[in-house]
Parts: sequence; structure tokens; C-alpha cells
Amino acid sequence: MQDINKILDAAEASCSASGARLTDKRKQVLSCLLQSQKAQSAYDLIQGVKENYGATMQPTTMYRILDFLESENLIHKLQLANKYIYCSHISCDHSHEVPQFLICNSCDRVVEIDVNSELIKSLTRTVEQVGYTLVSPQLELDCLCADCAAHAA
Amino acid sequence: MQDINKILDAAEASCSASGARLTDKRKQVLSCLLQSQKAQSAYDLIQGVKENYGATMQPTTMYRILDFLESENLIHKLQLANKYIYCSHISCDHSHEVPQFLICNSCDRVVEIDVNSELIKSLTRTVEQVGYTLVSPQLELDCLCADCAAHAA
DNA sequence: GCAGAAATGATACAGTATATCATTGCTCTG
DNA sequence: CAGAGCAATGATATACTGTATCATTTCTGC
Ligand SMILES: [Zn+2]
Ligand SMILES: [Zn+2]
Ligand SMILES: [Zn+2]
Ligand SMILES: [Zn+2]
Repeated sequence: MQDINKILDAAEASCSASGARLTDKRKQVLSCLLQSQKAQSAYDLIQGVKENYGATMQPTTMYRILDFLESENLIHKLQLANKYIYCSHISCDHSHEVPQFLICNSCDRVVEIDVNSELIKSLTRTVEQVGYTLVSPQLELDCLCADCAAHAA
Repeated sequence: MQDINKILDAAEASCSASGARLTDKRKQVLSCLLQSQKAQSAYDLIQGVKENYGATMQPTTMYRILDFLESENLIHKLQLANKYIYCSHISCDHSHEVPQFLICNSCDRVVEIDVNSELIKSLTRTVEQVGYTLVSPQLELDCLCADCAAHAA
């Protein structure tokens, strides 16, 4: 994990480049996500910004901010867990590929990796065979992290 | 889609074989799911059994029944949509492989196919590389069905 | 400064899921 | 067949997740 401030700077630059503003509140939410390897729900984050910054946010505001951060590719929404996680590629140069997430179902720790392109091709082919169209090939896998697997064993 | 009564018989046999009971209520819920190609939420199903059988079920009861049906491999829960769909393999002989679901994000129509075993191997390998353990390789893909794609175009 | 747009606040509510304790009904044994 | 024990369901309350709507504040460009 790199320095959070460096990532925040990169996020700010990325927003500027797309004509968007990374406001204080948005930055607070993003910071909360960056401070943890674990996926957090919208309500976890409402609690988080309150504890860390004394800021009160209504659900509406939080969801709007999360939508914004997602549209700027700074975070990802995990459908499998109804939680959010920062994007691992905020401050790297290469363009963002289709993400694949390994989610620990015990502690919500998340690893983001790029999907193998062969795999996407294979999925797309399968989907087309039954007449469907793939909208988003984002994959989320139900996993156990090393720590939790050790405890369970 | 085969005859629903034939599938219900198969479901009943399958439950007997595992020492479980397919009670009237459980059968009503399963029937509702079998009557539609579309994924339905727990609350959709509460409405469904009311309309079709005049039976009133509380959420607690419905979730318990859904858990039961899932544990008997008669239905699947789709995390992506927070909805439930019958299993396509209730009355076929071959053992149930890892399922993969193509979910129309517009109309909730679902296609269940078996995951290519090469793909599972590839996923497992990837997961192990980062020290995680794959708990369930069930894949759910965000798609559009042929009808909805045609309308959107 | 001022108009217009973007962002946030505030209130209410819809939809999804679980906790807890009570009651009913089935099964098995004696 | 009685009655114990367990499986299934009922009932009530509540927590969690997400959206609709309208008002207010803050920023930007002129
Ligand atoms: Zn990412
Ligand atoms: Zn873990
Ligand atoms: Zn199935
Ligand atoms: Zn459709």
C-alpha cells in the first residue's frame, strides 16, 4: 500500500483532468476507503467519516458521493457484498482493465486483479452462444483470505 | 422447460433421498419459481404464493424456505440481483457442476450454464497466487437478454 | 456581484434481511 | 396410542441497504 496522500493527489489530478471536483467530503470518503484493505458498506462509511472527520453525512449524500467516485474510477462497488472498495489503480499509469475481485467472505478483505483477457474472450463467447450480451465482465469471487483460512483450519 | 409437475416430483424424490421434507409451503415457493424464467426476490415470492395459493408468508418464513431449497440444490440465490431462480438441473441425471448465471439486468431473465472446467482451473490458479482460497466459483454475469438488447438498440 | 450549475442537506420512505421467542405439527419410541 | 423431541412455521420487531423529492448552500464563469 502506497502513501495515502500520494494517492489522494493522483485522484485529485485524475478528477481535474476529467473536469470533475474532488471536494472535501468526497476526499473524506475516499480517504476512509484508502485507509482499509477491507470493503465497507455505505453505512460503514457514514460511521467512518464521522469518527475520522466529525462530518455527518446522510445516506443520500453518501450514495451520491460513492456514485461519483465510482464514475471517476476511483472506487469499485462490489455487488457480491454490497460494499465498496478503493480502486488499486488510482495512481498507476496503465489504463484500467476489467477488474476481478477476490473477496474474503469472513473479513471483507479484497484483492483486485486484472482479468485475464483470454478468460474474458471465453466468457463473451459463452454468453453469445445463448443469445445474451455481456454488459460488464467484472468478476467477483467468493474467497477466504490467508488469515481467515488459517483460523478456520 | 419441462413439465412443472415432473420437476416437482423429481424435487420431492431428491428431498426424500436426503432425508428432507418438501412440505406444502416449500412446494408452493418452488412452484412459483418454476413458473417463471425470471429471478424473483423474496418479497416477489411472498406476493406470488399469495396470488397463486392464497397463502400468507412472513419474510422470516420465506427466507427460511429459500435457504432450505438452496441447501437442497433446488434453487440458486443470485447475489448480483438479490433474487432467486430455480436450478435448471433438478430433474437431470448428471451431477450438478459449478453454475454460472447470465442475468439480464433489464428483465431479470436468467440462463444457467455450467462453467467451463478450464475456466475454473484458471480462476483457482489465479486466486492461489495471491494466497486466497476459492470458496465458491459461482459466476454471475451482468448481461442483456436478446429481447432487451433488441429493445435497447 | 450575479446568474446558473453543481454539490450537499433534510425528510421520508421503499426494499432486503435477520433476531427472537412462541406455537404447531410430524416422527419415533415405548 | 401417548408423549417426548425435533422440525417447521407463525408473529413481532428491528436492522440494513438504497431511493425519491424538494430545499439550501457553494462554486464557477461572466
Ligand atoms: Zn480498479
Ligand atoms: Zn479474511
Ligand atoms: Zn443449478
Ligand atoms: Zn431481458
